[in-house]
Amino acid sequence: MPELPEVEVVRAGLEPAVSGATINSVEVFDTRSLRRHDSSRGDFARLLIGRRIAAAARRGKFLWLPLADAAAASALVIHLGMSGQVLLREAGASPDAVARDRHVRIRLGLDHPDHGEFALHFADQRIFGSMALDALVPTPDGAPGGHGFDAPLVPGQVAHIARDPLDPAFSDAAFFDALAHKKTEIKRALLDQTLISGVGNIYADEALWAARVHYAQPTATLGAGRARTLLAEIRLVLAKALAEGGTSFDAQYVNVNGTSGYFSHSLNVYGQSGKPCPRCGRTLTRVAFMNRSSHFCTHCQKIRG
DNA sequence: AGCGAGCCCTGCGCGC
DNA sequence: TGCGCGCAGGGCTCGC
Repeated sequence: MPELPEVEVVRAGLEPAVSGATINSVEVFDTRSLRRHDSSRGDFARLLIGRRIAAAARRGKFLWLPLADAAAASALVIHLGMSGQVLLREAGASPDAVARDRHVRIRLGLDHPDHGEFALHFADQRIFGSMALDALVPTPDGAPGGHGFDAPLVPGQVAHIARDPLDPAFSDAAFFDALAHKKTEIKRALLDQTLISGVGNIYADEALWAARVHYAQPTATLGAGRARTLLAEIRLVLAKALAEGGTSFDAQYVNVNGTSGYFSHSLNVYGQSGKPCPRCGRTLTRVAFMNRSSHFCTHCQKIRG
């Protein structure tokens, strides 16, 4: 279940391999992985073949590979969804090379001036992820569009996504202001990618536990001090996961070289219901929330006025 | 504006 | 053994 840390591991792994590489071939094995590609822009494969990748960028959970050599700025947008993987493999069109990786939906043949030819496999078991060719549009604040990309541009389908809390251009003040004025609960706000991006169900629960905030605390009554603490804990949780290479539960998440990121042994509350709270020792609770689960400690995390 | 419901999907683990 | 069901959930649309 890739969240910001896992996606960043993928971006960082892709960056040296794909920057400067030319796309020589595109094979789409399952068009459902192109759900977010607007076909009125043109055929996905035809738009990509012959283009050169300039960089590997990320904002929140969205990845994009900006393309050079074009009249209009565009990018290959990648979202991993629940189970997406980007795998770098040796060149060669043999069916075995594809079959070795399960659930390969799209395969790109790339040629790098220094490293030669290789293949990029987009594998995705549950097909919640996608690839798309999209136009780049200016960022409203004029700051770089995302991590790994200096230009003040962002793919159109990512433009509504807020900056993530590790982005130097993320505005703490604007985030706090939004919390103070919204009529919603804090976990909903954390999962709302238009307020703050990159945080999913796992790290939301972890950060809320670390900050001792109840998932249903109204954002308007959270208070400035606790909001600051929560944002700091979000950054800590994300940075810690990033340092450890991302979280994985069932090897769905695999980094660009195919090895599992693994951080789940470090989780304090997510998936730990029934076990003792690492802080107070009382039993951790799991409740249904927003069509998913919230894990928390009823003693450490109370709704406060 | 906010939120619930539903949809997109596959595979795993469970109970019977 | 094998079937059916619940569950996992990011992002989006629809309707109240």
